[in-house]
Amino acid sequence: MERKNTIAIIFDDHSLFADSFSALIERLELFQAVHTFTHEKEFTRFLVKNSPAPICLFLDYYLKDKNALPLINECRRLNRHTTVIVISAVVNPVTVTNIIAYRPDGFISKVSGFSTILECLSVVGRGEQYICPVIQEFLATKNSTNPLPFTARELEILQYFAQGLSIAQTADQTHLSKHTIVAHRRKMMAKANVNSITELLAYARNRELI
Amino acid sequence: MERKNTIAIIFDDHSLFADSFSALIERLELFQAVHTFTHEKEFTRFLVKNSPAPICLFLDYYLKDKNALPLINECRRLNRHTTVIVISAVVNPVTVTNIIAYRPDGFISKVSGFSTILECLSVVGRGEQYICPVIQEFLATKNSTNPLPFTARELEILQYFAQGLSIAQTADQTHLSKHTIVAHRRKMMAKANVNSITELLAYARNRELI
DNA sequence: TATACAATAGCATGTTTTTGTTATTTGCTG
DNA sequence: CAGCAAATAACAAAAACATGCTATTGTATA
Repeated sequence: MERKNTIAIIFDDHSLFADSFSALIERLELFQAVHTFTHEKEFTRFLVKNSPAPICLFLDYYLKDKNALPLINECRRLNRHTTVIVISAVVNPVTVTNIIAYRPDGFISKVSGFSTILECLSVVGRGEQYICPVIQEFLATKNSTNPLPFTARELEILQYFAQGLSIAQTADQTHLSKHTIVAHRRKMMAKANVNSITELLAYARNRELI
Repeated sequence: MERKNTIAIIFDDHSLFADSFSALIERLELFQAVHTFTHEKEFTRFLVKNSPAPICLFLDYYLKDKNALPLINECRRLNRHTTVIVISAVVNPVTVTNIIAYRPDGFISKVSGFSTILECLSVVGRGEQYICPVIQEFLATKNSTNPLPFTARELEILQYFAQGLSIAQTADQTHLSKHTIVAHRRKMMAKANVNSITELLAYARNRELI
């Protein structure tokens, strides 16, 4: 695998993980440079400056209780030569479905070890998608037996409600019409057979959907 | 600081963090050796074998949704020359209080960076307790000013909302007037400085009040 | 290709929640 | 005992939510 012209970027609001993982990646001597970021602003500023250089982004799913996935599109928009590897501590139906929906080049659970990183870099280096064994197994068991009641989009929007956002606030966050949010919301409420957002959240929590 | 005779042990069920943090610690060349563990059994087996050697344990607070603190006593029992540094991704009243109660030699939030580790090792090397600035600040603000945000009655009623009940349904359940429920609800919302029930529930959940 | 369904969006109507304001009773504490 | 906070309760107006209905676009699949 040749990545000497590529810049590795580690994005995690837990600086301790970012710094540590950086040490691990640096030791591999596969990348031209390794940078760590804990805040979105610094990161996008860096992207704009270094737009032509190919980058390999290691992105933690959780950023201060918000999901980091919108950053993937932002990053791909700013730099066409972007490889995205999502790292998640949490493995549950919602998280996994959300992440898969963004089609990252790599998807790794934090319970994976060093060897998984090597394997992942090797596979994505060939231009293929890599999903770590832990997630693979999860998809095989959970997904087949328990068909998810909600779609990926619905689950994504459900996250905002779980964080306490209103319809209007969610519409702002997602750049969608509030009518659309209402539509998704009512669809979920119908599926769950409930008739308020608090009931829906209780329902979702009981099924570990959020 | 002299720790060349000490063995560093990293315990985290997230192997990716353990392996990464290990790379960081190894680079410091402060310890005789660095070992990582993700399971309790292997760890205690190792402890029994290496009982006389002084160890420095970096312990992640969360192990598969359970707290790892009982391991501290186990470790101290098996090896008198144990230095314990607890690392926590979560910083909330319950977690912080629990950890402090175990009197670890060091206590570091995962949002801290590399320099914090250096500072911590320096301080605990002198035999003093180190608590990282993030936790210090948390203790200073949250703990002193906010003893407990909600009354027992409010918390009781909050449970019904968490289960998805509406104002009217909660009034029925508690045999109270719905005006009373509204009053309790608004009191809590005022205390939490939010303005909807979903926000209140998110607030309460973040503080592990429900 | 026809069908189905997800995602998007809109409107109208009735219900629930939120908020401003006020008030009584009860129990604890200085 | 006086004062204060908690628990209880009420009314009205404004804001947000729920629901019945419709419609367009895109994607996937029988």
